[in-house]
Amino acid sequence: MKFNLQTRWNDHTPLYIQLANRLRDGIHEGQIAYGDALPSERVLSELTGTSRVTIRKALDQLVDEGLLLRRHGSGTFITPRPEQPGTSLSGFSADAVHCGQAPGSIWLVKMVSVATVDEAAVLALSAGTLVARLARVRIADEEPLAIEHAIVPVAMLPSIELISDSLYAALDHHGNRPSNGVQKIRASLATPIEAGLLSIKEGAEVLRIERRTFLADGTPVELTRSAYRGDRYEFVADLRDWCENS
Amino acid sequence: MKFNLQTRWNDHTPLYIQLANRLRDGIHEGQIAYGDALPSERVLSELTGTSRVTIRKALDQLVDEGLLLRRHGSGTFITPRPEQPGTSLSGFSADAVHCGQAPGSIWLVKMVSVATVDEAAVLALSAGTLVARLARVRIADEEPLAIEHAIVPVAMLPSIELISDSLYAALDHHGNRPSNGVQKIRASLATPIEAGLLSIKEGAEVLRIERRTFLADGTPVELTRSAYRGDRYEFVADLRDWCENS
DNA sequence: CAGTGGTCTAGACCACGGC
DNA sequence: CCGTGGTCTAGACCACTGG
Repeated sequence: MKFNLQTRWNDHTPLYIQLANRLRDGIHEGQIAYGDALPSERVLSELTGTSRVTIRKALDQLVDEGLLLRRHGSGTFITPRPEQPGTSLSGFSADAVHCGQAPGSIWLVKMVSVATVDEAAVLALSAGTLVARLARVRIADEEPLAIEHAIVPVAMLPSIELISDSLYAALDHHGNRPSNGVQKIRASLATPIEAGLLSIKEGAEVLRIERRTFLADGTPVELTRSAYRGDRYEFVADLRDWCENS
Repeated sequence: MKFNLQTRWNDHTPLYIQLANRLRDGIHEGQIAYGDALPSERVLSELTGTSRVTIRKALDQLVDEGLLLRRHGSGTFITPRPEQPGTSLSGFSADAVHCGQAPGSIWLVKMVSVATVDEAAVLALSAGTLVARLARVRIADEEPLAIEHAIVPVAMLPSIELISDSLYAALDHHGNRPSNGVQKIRASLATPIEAGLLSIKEGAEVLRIERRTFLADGTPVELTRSAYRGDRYEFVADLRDWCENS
């Protein structure tokens, strides 16, 4: 194993975090092939001069992230297909950081205008409501990943200029963090304009997501329509507490 | 604390799982008020006659589930607002009924076979595990809507013949109803075979969903890969209780 | 069978919170 | 200051995998 597993104990970030980071980097840099087995926990423990419990905690993290896969009695393996997880309830920047990709964005539109009839209907606004209109191309790892078009009633967001990277951070700042919402997800094909912005072919597959969010009292906060590149993005939904079903 | 923390060691489910379950029940039954503090880890450890590490692992679970909240130097608290985190999920039949469409299906495959390497890896099964393989075309309103391909370890489903319409009903019948899982959703294009089965054009957009589900103790129950017609299906995710994000 | 991950223990020291 | 959670250790036994 050519992992660099040196840890610096002057820096007082926990050992298991340092180890997890170094392993993650090693995996992303391809120092171990996908599907291969990691050294056993006992070996790693010896290699790094830490206890097995600490190694386990580091591995736990990577397993949670979907990078590793444990098989009882057999070993710990790099997940065969590298995945692009996204969390069901997070905004874009958080997703990107979580995956170790450098987030970025290019502004297309940043203005105040009147909600269209369609938008007003979907968000249950009265006709003619003023909204901030925020459209961006989202970048990850220096490649376009998605087009995002958000509509927010100006009442929710007095100062449109304050939005730097994160819409939710700005909303939070005004005490208007949404508390619930609905997302609709469907498969579709890229329009010529979208294809250009996303650097994909016209007619390539895209994932369209429409998100509506609300304050706890039901006041609409946001309507975001996005188109994600089908070849680079995967929507991950965490399923807890099953309901009645099929 | 009026928790019933007795554990039975004959039943050999891990101690920390038993403890987590008992605590969760106690909380749900309201034996501790929302917002109140739990006994300290050291006290719990003494109360239950287990080590602090084990208590921590049990608490870790409940923290993950959003039931508990830790504050360094202060204590561990029941999360103030009872939450229903994550995305609620339903199987196919429930979805269809919910939309007022007549559900139906055509069996493509219904057999027992060996898990492929890929399947075994994704479900964390050991190589060569026997699985029931269930593939169907799902119909709604007399038109094909999706292709569904489910894999279930035979241990979960002794009698493959019992599956009539609903996989979950059959699992439930054996006491193996999954309690949690993950879904991955991405946009893609229909292969020629899929196009034929779904009555759409080759290269038309489809929504691919991969669902993995597990028992409460983490035992894998099901791996289902589906392809939904992009022009007829939309995945709806309910967002409750926002997390930290972008 | 030997080797793997899964669980568990009984200690230890640290960093933080609140009195 | 004491009590809290956060981290870490060294060792143990079990259950499982695979040859």
